[in-house]
Amino acid sequence: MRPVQDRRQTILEAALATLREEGYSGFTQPRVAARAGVRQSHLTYYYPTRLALIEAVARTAIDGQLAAVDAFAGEASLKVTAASIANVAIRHENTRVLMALAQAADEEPTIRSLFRELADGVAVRITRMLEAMGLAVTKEHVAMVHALVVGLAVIDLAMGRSDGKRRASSAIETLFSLLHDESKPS
Amino acid sequence: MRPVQDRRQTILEAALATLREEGYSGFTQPRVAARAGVRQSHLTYYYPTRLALIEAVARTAIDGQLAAVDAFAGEASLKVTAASIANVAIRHENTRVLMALAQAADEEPTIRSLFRELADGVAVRITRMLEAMGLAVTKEHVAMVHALVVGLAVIDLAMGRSDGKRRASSAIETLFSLLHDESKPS
DNA sequence: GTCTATAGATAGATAGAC
DNA sequence: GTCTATCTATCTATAGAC
Repeated sequence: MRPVQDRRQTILEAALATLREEGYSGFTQPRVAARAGVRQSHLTYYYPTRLALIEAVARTAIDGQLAAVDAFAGEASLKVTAASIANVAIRHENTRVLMALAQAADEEPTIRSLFRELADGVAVRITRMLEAMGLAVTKEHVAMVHALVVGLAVIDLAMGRSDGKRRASSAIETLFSLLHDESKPS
Repeated sequence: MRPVQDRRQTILEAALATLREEGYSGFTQPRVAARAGVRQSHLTYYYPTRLALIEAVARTAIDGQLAAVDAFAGEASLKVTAASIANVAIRHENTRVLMALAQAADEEPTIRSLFRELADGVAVRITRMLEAMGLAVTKEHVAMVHALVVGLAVIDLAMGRSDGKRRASSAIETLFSLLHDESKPS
């Protein structure tokens, strides 16, 4: 007797994989169902509407994203931290999911509030991160770092440049250096 | 005898408006046709495929975006420039179009190269802008400003916060201040 | 409670009429 | 060269079988 959660979980993972690989426009019930190995008409039993499915995916994706950010918290080196963040920013599968969420948030208030959760969680973690590196923390600094990383991710996805990692890493490191110089003016 | 360009132009404007207001997922041939006042099957005469239509829209949008950036070039005040940039960043109709292009670029190589044109054009203009403000210009600085603005725009679209303009403006101004302090260390 | 057949709507593209 | 009828594929959602 297979527990119910199994199938819900299978579908959820299939949905996330679909979003990762095919983006928002490729995110359809038939494709998710095919990947999960269930019939499309079956999928709608667990997730009655497309929105319901996106909501579930959003929750999962948000948890995953916050965990990814947590993974490199506490590091004191500016250079190492910058490189770690850059690594996340240039992961296109990741960016695709987040862009889909941003778009869904623009369309659906439900997703919008989930997206705000994510942004708040990220802000908290950036704050910790800046503190760990000994940099001055203000609301503006946090917002700046957050937006910078989001922008780098989106640009890297759209341009598909080969030197994306180096570019992202050095942009972040440059910002950290500026914050460092400000914190400790010589 | 109505010139041919008229109808092409009408369709193009309708397409852009559709993208602006309904986003990438709402960008369909039937909707564009309805807005332009032509039959969907007619639209495909001028733009045989969906991709052809998106390409045309992308060209127009890129020109418009670069013109928008040009509008506030040459300003010397950090504060005024930051506010002007923020004004563009929080214009959701604008961000919707650019996000659609970014997404299309991720899917279609043709759009990708158009998107690169845009990014290059923006980089040139940011360089001029930083010079006009008397700030130090490096590749990293330019990339940083560009990514920051893109990130602010995406975040503002997704979160729909009421104080978006103030937040965006102060984030940009903070970065400019950091660049200023670095240029002229006291 | 679990799953499916099927309806109803909308998408994109083509072949052909004027 | 300009425009349209129409086909096929694909999407979401519902009503109902097991």
